[in-house]
Amino acid sequence: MTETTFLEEYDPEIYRRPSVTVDLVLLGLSGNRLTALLGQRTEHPHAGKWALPGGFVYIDEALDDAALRVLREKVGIDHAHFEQLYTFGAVDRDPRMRIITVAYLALMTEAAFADALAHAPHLTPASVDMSGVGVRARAVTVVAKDGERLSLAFDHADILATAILRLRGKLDYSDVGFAFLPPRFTLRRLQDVHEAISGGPVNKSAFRRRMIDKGWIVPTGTRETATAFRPAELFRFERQF
Amino acid sequence: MTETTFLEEYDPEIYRRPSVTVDLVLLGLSGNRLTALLGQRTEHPHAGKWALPGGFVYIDEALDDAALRVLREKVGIDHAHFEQLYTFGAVDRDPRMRIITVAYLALMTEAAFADALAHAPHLTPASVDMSGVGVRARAVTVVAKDGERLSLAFDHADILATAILRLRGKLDYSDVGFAFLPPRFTLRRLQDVHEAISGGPVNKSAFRRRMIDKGWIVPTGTRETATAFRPAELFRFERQF
DNA sequence: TAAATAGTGTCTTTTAGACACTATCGC
DNA sequence: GCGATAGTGTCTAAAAGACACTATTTA
Repeated sequence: MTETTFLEEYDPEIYRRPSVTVDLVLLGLSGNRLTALLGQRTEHPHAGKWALPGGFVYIDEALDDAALRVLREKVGIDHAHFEQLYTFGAVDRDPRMRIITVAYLALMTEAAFADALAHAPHLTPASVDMSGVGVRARAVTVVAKDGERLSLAFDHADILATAILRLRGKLDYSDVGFAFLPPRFTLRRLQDVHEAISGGPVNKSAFRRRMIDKGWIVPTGTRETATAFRPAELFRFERQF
Repeated sequence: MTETTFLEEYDPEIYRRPSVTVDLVLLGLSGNRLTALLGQRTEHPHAGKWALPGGFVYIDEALDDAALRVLREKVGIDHAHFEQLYTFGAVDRDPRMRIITVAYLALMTEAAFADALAHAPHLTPASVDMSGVGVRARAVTVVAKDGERLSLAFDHADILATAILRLRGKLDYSDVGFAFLPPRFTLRRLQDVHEAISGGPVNKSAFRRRMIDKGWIVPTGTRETATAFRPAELFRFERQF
């Protein structure tokens, strides 16, 4: 910030200030579907609609710390792949007052997902249908386990669509895909992740080649146990930059 | 935002609120170098250091609108490729008070760049050296016309590095490259843009193939004028999704 | 041994890099 | 015609899709 006058810079009261919140897009893989955790609103506005977990940013708290605190306090887990997503600041996005929200992606392993459901029973998993999400179009449909289509509060449908697009965009050149998996995983499961996020089938042999050629995954020499048929080899992710 | 108590939601005074600003990363191509527009601070803190233009977000103003207003009021131009970049919210990023800033990319054509310099004489162009910017490392060096290395205020070096990385990441699959060019441009000039952003040389024939195969550029049938040697054909950008 | 999935081999297509070559313009 | 840049052709290498094939395990 520069070129502001002395007054602007030093008198905090000269401008009314907006509230700032963080909202979490909690995503995990449930079965083979990309699934978000949502809470149902009990109060106006948007009572009955479904919303992303969120909370206010304290005055002495960094944005990332606020998001982590919300994850701990309102979701009951302390580990997830964390990434700032986008900041939503339309004037009327909340009818009560001016609230600017910084949305975060929080990607969970299946274990973290289960922990969240256990510790935060008010959160409901809802599978995300992204067939309507294109480069421009951003129609997300959120469906509960019983098949009911859930209606999202505020601008949370926008936020969710932004999250899906971000995820898709980063899938090929970053390590976000591994955020959904435990330390050891099969190649088939990794392919499930990619198919869930991209929304379409993935060529098996080309996929395996690509993953191995990237040098990101290392065979562990161990195999799955308790499978009905031939057990697959377990790999682990190894960062290398 | 959900799962907040009634009080949290309805009493705006229960939390002290941070100030929210927008900062603009104004980038253009000057010669063949990626160049940012910066203002020198005259007051504490960071007096003498260089900073991105910015300003407070009004209580009844959307984030995007605030960024556009700052562009008009403090840069003196009304058109640029606009894109929200990232939100910076470390507690101590400004020593005076808690300020969260939403950074915006503002990419200018050469004409807009010249307009900005004419209308906002306090802004200084500084070429951005990104040789230190890798996937992880984010060392940006900013050099004035006279070769002097400029020191950046606040966390603006972080913001600038984030901008460069974003630009690089989007260069291949989006249309950001065209934001630096006038409506009609030569392929060589488009290649200059890509080389400036990627920081390295680009293969000519492969580049031309790629650009034409993408279907984004259309030959206009007209050519450059007043060139010293063979004039190149002028192309125009045509969005197609 | 049958069922089912893990994992491989190979052909084709596409895309990109290297680099020399031709074309065209101002002077 | 010379200098200099515009623009093309072609060879090669790397990456991705298609798809059939083999391998291995459980029940």
